[in-house]
Amino acid sequence: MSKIILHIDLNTFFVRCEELINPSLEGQPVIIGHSGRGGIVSTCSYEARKYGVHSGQPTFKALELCPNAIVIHGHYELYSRKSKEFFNFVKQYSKIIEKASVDECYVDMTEQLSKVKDVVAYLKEFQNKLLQTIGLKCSIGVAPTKFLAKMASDMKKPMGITIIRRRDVRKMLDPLPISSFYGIGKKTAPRLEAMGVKTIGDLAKLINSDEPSVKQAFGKFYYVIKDWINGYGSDEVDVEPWDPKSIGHSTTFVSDSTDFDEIRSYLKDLAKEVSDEAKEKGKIGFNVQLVLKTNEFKTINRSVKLQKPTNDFETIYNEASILLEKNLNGQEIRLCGVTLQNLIYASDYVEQLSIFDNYEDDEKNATRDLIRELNRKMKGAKFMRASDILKEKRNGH
DNA sequence: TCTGGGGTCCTAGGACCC
DNA sequence: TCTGGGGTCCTAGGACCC
Repeated sequence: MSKIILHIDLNTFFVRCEELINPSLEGQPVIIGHSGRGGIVSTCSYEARKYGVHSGQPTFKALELCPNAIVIHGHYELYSRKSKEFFNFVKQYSKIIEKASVDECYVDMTEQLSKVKDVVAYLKEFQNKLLQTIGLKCSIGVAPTKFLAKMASDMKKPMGITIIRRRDVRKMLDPLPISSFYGIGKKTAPRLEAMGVKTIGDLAKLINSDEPSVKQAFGKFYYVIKDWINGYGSDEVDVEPWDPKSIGHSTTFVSDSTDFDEIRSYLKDLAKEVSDEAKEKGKIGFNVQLVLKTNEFKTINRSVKLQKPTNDFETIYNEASILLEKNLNGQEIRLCGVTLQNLIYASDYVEQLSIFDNYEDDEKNATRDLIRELNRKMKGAKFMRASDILKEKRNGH
């Protein structure tokens, strides 16, 4: 039997939060965004959108289109608090929730909604209660898979409710432009359009033709798309709390720089932020990554694998500095960033290490085969490999 | 038009081991 | 000495999303 999956998307979430602390903003063209160098629109009210303002647009450009717009620098702590209130509200309806971002989630409501006669009326009441108690507006998509629910919630805004049944997939998806397909972005869409694929219906025809060249073009994504577009694919709502795999911070300079010391001073602050955040979350990472963006918008990533995972500020800063020294070759740099990658919980790491700590030095050779076997079993696990630990011991660490 | 900052996942090539 | 092929790990880059 098909599941009943909801995708709930908060309408202009940041703007709505601002309206709650300043009701006079309601009905006004509001822009939430950076207004510094290279500042862009993070999100904006529907009134601003009427003028052609949209997310990702440079703020100065948005103001050209809509000179009356009110620009607000985000109050991110407020958004975070309201986001929590939202998820707690949804939990009253179903415990099977997957947070997709601060302002959207998937909910498995199979059990609850299969007993309900008028699903639309039920969800209307949900929306009204959310608005009355938390002050937030949302659009809801209802479908048998997560992908369809996501597509559905996008169809009517604000306060929309859209149901996509499997038998309605062709009718409801096919007319949509290819760029609206979740996972097809601004690189892939033009390539498909050049091949004559303008709508989701065109893509469905192409995918379902089973041509080998098409299969090859999409790679691993082929079978996922084929399921999605035909109304199948994942309906598993993943309740696992979000567990970051990397923690990073970056900043755009006031003006481009080629100067090692200047860029390094930015790295110092960023490394501190990364270290603090990792410590707060109890995470340590195996890799330190330096990100540089040139004035021509070329991104340079360089990373180093550490002997031992860490969240120590000095280590992160030093490794990032070494990477900077090696890779700064006179280019004009506009942004730099530091990321700690391949994170694990500090507590997990201690346990892993203690297993191997029990080996005595003179047992090394005798246990080599065993360790190789363990290595094989640990493949995929992002812990230190036994051979690395042996190497360390041999080197007298 | 001229492009922030936070992430995730996939791919491809090289090093290395057996 | 010069060689094949399978497998894994690591790194860099790119596409995408909010």
